[in-house]
Amino acid sequence: MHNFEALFDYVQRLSGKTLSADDKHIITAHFKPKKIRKRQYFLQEGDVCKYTGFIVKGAAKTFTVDEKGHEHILKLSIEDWWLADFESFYTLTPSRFNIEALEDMEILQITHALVEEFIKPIPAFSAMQNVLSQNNTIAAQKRMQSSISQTGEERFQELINHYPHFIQRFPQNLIASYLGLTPETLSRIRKNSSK
Amino acid sequence: MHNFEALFDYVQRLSGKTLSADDKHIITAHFKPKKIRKRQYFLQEGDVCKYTGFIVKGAAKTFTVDEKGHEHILKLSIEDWWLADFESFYTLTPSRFNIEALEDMEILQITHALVEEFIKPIPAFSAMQNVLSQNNTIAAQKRMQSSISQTGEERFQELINHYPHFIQRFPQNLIASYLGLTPETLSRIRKNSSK
DNA sequence: AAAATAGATTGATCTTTGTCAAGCCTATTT
DNA sequence: AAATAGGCTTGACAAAGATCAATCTATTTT
Repeated sequence: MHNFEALFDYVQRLSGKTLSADDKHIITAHFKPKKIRKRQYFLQEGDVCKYTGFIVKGAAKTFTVDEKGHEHILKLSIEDWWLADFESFYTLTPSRFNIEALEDMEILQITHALVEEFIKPIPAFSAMQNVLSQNNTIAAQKRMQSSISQTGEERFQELINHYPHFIQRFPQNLIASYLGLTPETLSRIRKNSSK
Repeated sequence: MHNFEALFDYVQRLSGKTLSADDKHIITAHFKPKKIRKRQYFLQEGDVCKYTGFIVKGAAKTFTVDEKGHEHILKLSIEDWWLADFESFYTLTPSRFNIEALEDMEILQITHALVEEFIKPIPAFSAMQNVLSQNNTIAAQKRMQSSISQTGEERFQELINHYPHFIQRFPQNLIASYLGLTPETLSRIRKNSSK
């Protein structure tokens, strides 16, 4: 049995509102449980991101591959996050990103059209979307500011302080890429900062 | 007479909906016209950003100052944009940013509480907010990707291609800071890329 | 158990970008 | 007209980070 409870809890927690039994039925009827195994792709560059998925379990990376074949990780996503390239999802245009499972995953997925028609009318859900949108705006601003005004070392320190569970959960080469550094550089930063 | 027409047009264009005469009255009653002269501050670090302002005319920079006294420009804002540090505006906590007029400005400003009470209930307005939030999510994602995966030169080329009017309107040292570069580095990039 | 794979580290070297100082040009301001 | 301030460029040098290659270890896979 798939765990819709995680999604219900999440919506109620963020929105500060309660989901009625009816609301829950609507959600259960339209979100489809899906399993993604480690190394499987949720989205491939060039495809349209038709679904967004609420992550019940597992983790994924969103990344591009440049001309030299190097990966650049834009996002690392874990439980209670939404998995999607939102540009492609909203505009239904081909994505420039890949999304790949880093662990076996369980998600609850849905299309944009179904969200608009059936899910958004649920008051708790649209309230959650507003909160989420504010949180995203704030987080994006913070990350951008780090990026233009701090060194790699300072960005790494900030990550340790604010998201310590990320450091434990993901290998260092992925963290490096997320910070816009090479694995070698992050290794050296850690070596020097431990002095 | 202050130009509310710019705001009406903007809301209708983004939302795809029409504002009734009543809607327009509500807007005119709650947004306050304000003039800000070149070099004046709209927001100072440490203060709470109580207002957001729709820019009818003029331009501003949002920036931090680091320990060495160097400015880092997070945002350059012009007509038809909203002026605010949204983190501070939403959460009513002290801002880490300064916002300063780069030209004489005319804005229409309003508090968060008034937006929630009187403005959000206007259907065209809340539809506009949804579109705006999607656009912001997409723009933030694009900028972040540039930042982690491209060199200064590539980021500058992208800015020329996507926002050529920015290059014409603002001095090169501000553009450099926005790109996370020093003025000297941008000067050299331009010199080399013209070959 | 052996082989293959993924990840971390280190050294040597190269590239990109920052820092500091000086000079120049242009548009104000006085 | 002189003075000033803002902005752009250049040079010499320093620092941050990337690249390439090699090695080591731990974990999977077979």
